[in-house]
Amino acid sequence: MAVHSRVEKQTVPVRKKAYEHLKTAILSGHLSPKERLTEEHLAETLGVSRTPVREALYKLEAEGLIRPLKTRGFIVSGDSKEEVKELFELRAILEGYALRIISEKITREGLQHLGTFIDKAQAALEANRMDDVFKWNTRFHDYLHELVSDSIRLYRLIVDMRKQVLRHRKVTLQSIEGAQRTIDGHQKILLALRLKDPELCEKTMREHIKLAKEDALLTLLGEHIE
Amino acid sequence: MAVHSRVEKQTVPVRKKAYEHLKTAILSGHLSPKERLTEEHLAETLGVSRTPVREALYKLEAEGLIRPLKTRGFIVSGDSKEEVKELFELRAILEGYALRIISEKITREGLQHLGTFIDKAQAALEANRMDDVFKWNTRFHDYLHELVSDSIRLYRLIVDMRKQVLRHRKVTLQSIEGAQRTIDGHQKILLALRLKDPELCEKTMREHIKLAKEDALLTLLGEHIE
DNA sequence: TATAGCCTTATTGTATACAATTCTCGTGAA
DNA sequence: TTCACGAGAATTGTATACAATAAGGCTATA
Repeated sequence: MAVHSRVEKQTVPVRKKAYEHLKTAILSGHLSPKERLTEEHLAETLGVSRTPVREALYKLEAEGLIRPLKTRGFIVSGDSKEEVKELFELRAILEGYALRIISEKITREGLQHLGTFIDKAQAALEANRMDDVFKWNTRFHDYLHELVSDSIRLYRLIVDMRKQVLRHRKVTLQSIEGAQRTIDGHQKILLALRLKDPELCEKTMREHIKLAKEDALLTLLGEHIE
Repeated sequence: MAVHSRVEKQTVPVRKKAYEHLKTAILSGHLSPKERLTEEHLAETLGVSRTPVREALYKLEAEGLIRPLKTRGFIVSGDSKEEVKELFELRAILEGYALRIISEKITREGLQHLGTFIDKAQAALEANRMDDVFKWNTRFHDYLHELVSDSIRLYRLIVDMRKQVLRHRKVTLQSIEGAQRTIDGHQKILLALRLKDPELCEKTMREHIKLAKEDALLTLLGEHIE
């Protein structure tokens, strides 16, 4: 009985909380692949009823983070080598195309913003502040994404892919070389944008993400060794 | 009907039925954009409770077929010119990439199949049997899709886009010229595959779908005129 | 007439109940 | 032992109940 309903000004639907909770649990690796999920157990853990939990589960399924078992329940989607590869490949296609679009409409100010992000990332790297490197690199991509946010579907797909990819990127960016490679890639992207060459933009972005893919696959391999 | 007792298969969840029902209602235009959807009304119409209905709604939302209203309920997503354009553009990117992959692994038999589909479509066109033209053209694409079905995500995205696009394609293929254009496009695609040129494959598919896009936009325009 | 405030209704969010289905495991027969 | 089978547990699917909230309208008052 939630009698003390004083603090809740904005009603955050329980279903949304359950969704967020499960999602971060999965993406952070706290809930590992092959783990079986049953409605009742989750509901109990979260202290809610099955109804919002199952809605959260369906949403996660739609996003591909979990998948239904043959008969009952769900499991966390595996991050097999093949799946990671595919994820990055999709990202490469979608973001490659997005950059093509962007190249046709980005303004001088937009280019400057991007340049700033790169500089900050580079500075952070030299100061060995990896968290900031990550932050500015993320900003770089986020800014690009915003530029296609009026292409709703494309935007949603990209954001979605990117979120899913995150769980394979943590480690990557912790290595100096990986970070430098990423920054260099961003430089190339910026250059392609400056040249206003759609073809080159698409190609450059694809290559950039292909590199990230290879890093992620190495990481994945590393994890499996232990 | 079911003489042979495969009776155990009838575990078709109501939620799935509701989902299919709503989806076809939307895609067929029976439920038009801007139409407001409320759980209870739908439940009553379908003769089920709100629970499966709301699950269907969430799924449709995830697919972008409906969108939540600010406060309550959903509306059918509009098919504005911009949206149609985007849908086709995404299809072009995804299927273009898919064809690139396919070109690297298609077999001689696969090529023959595709050739057959084209021939049948052409024959049907000459016999003025537009239904069959549509059928064989669809087979052509379906067969291509199957060839990437082990890239689960890509496959799902493509199938999904294609379904959504269908509601803008009905009319297009009813015109003789449109049908011939489509068949010609398929010929070009087959040629590119035979040449085993990934770059050309991607480009050809993009152009093919670009044409379909323009047809669809014309149709859309036509509808708005009346 | 205009409008603030309240009451009613419509609609959604969550919990719970119950039915249907699948799973598990122990018991008895071969 | 091994296998088949059934009883009971576990789990999901659907319906219903009830609370929370937004929308809409009615009345009284200025």
